[in-house]
Amino acid sequence: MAVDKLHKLIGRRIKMLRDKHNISQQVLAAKCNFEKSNMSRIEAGNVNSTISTLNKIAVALDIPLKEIFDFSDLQKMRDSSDKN
Amino acid sequence: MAVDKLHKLIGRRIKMLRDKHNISQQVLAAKCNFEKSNMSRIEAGNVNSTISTLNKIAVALDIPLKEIFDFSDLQKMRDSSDKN
DNA sequence: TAATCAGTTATCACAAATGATAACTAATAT
DNA sequence: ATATTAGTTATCATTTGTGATAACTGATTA
Repeated sequence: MAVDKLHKLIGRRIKMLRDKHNISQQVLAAKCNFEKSNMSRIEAGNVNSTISTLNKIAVALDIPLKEIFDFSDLQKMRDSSDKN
Repeated sequence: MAVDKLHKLIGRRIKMLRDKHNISQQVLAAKCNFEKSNMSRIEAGNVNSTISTLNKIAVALDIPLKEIFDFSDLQKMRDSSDKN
């Protein structure tokens, strides 16, 4: 898998988890002690985040870090170039 | 949990997974296309790795990325300052 | 219409991860 | 004794993530 797609998956996963909590990027970012613009680029999959950043989000969402890497619930929005 | 401890946990987890494969840091690093010194500092928990780095390791070990964050098998080598 | 809320995007300075090299220790094998 | 293997550590240049600010769009609300 392309590393870029992985970042998008992580972003979609975070958004899904955030939506479950019914909070805005603004509020989640505040819980993480950073700005909403940073949350936006993470959810957009535009960065190769570090563990500490993702851990802040996991803590703010009160979930284990590994949950962020569970993509099984994500609707598979893939293009035709994907193999499976 | 201190972020530093998290990096140590990840390092111990990677070592455990590498040991299961019976390969050296050298060999695993080569599969990841980087040097053994980099693998050493990751396993030592001296860096706040990015997702792309950990994903290279997961791919090299042929495991899902989330496995790296499953610390349940790790023997709890904690000091007395820890709460639980 | 004006104000507020939610999210995106561009830009910047600073800190830190990455990748590489080299020197080192310790253990094992020839 | 020497060579090899495994892992650690220090250092360096380069790249990139982080955190912040500000300007923007679009939707909703007063």
